[in-house]
Amino acid sequence: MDQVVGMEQRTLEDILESFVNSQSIFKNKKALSINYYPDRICFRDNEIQNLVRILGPVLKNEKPSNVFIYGGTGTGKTLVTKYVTNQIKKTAEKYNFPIQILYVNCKMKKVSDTEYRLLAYLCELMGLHVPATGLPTDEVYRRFFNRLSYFNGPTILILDEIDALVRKIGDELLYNLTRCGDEGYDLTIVGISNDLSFTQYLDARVKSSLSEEEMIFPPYNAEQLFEILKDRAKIAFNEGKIDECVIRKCAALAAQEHGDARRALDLLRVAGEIAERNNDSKVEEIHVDLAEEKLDLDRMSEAARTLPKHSKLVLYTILKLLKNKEKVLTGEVQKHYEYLCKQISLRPLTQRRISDIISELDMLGLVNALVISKGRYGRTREISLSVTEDIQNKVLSILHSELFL
DNA sequence: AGTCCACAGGAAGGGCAGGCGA
DNA sequence: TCGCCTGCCCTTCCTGTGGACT
Repeated sequence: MDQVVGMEQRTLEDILESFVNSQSIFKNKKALSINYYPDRICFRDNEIQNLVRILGPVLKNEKPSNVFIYGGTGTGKTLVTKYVTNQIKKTAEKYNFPIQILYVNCKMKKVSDTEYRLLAYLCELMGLHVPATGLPTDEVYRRFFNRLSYFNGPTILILDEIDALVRKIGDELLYNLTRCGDEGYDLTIVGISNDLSFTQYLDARVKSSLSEEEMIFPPYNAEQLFEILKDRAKIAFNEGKIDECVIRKCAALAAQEHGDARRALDLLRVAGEIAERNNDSKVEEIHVDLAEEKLDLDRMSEAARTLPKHSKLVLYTILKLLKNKEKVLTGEVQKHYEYLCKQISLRPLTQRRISDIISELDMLGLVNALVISKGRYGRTREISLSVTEDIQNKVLSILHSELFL
């Protein structure tokens, strides 16, 4: 017995020692996170210079033009904007010039769902607590503007994913914010979006005011993504732990997804994590394949766990129906959903609501829903999946245990 | 050219919960 | 404590729509 225990202990010791002695794959994993700000931003020199030219006058106490920045996901819009505004802030601090930068990601839940919430959040950023509900919206506006004038200097407000804001709450808030420049408040708005179509919902005055200056960020091509990844990999990985061909594969996969640098970094990071977990000596191409699958699975199973009950059931219905075919229509989903509701004694939601839930699932990237017309057989959504059968099965089993057990 | 289908999606509003301020 | 206000989730009612069919 002692002998067995002794052996087990030795094995454990060996494993633990191997952690200490073997050289880790990562040197500084943070370099692969989206929150990492590199010293050098590749392939965005023009954009940086442009933005500095637009926002720079703030340091001369002149009000800069509002800017609207457009470009696909992971094209460096946020990175460049934060980089430039940080530099402006640093310079301002050097000369004791007061300036405040407010950054809001409008896609964040509980931040920009309503006019009230966003204003409350902005007040919080300026150090003023506003209750989550209870006050008339006018009062929150009053407090926000009070706080703005209380700060004795210019403010740059960055509204990231501004399209999400407009879709959720319309353009009234933007109208009020863009007007406040006319009323003596020193506020410059930088709107960032990856969707140009939302501007059609904007009031003409808001549109022209917001787009006093416009910038477009083109997607990175595979070669540029490769260079960006190579730079980051140098910081992130220990020497000899990753080959160029692996980096190239991540770049190529992300380039297929509209040149998304964020996706490329995620792939590289997760591939490294998988290699490390498997105790492999270096990151190989197979790890990238596994990383791609893991990212999809994580995204879907996270949603499967956190969605509200009816959304879970709708997603379950879709996954179930898509086991036998490639595409389903809204009507089929509705019918099967109602059948499942009966099985678990749940009062089904109306078709109108289900239609919205399908849109939400589409927006979350869990399903692909395309509005199509089938002629005299009506207009509907054609719903499909873009994940492997394996992931589909895993998510189905998570949803099954969440819903039926 | 007109009809018709099966929805999409906008608008309005109900009901409930939570929080504020007098 | 109570009236008021907002958020959230949902329903009801309605108009709009693209293209196959007649």
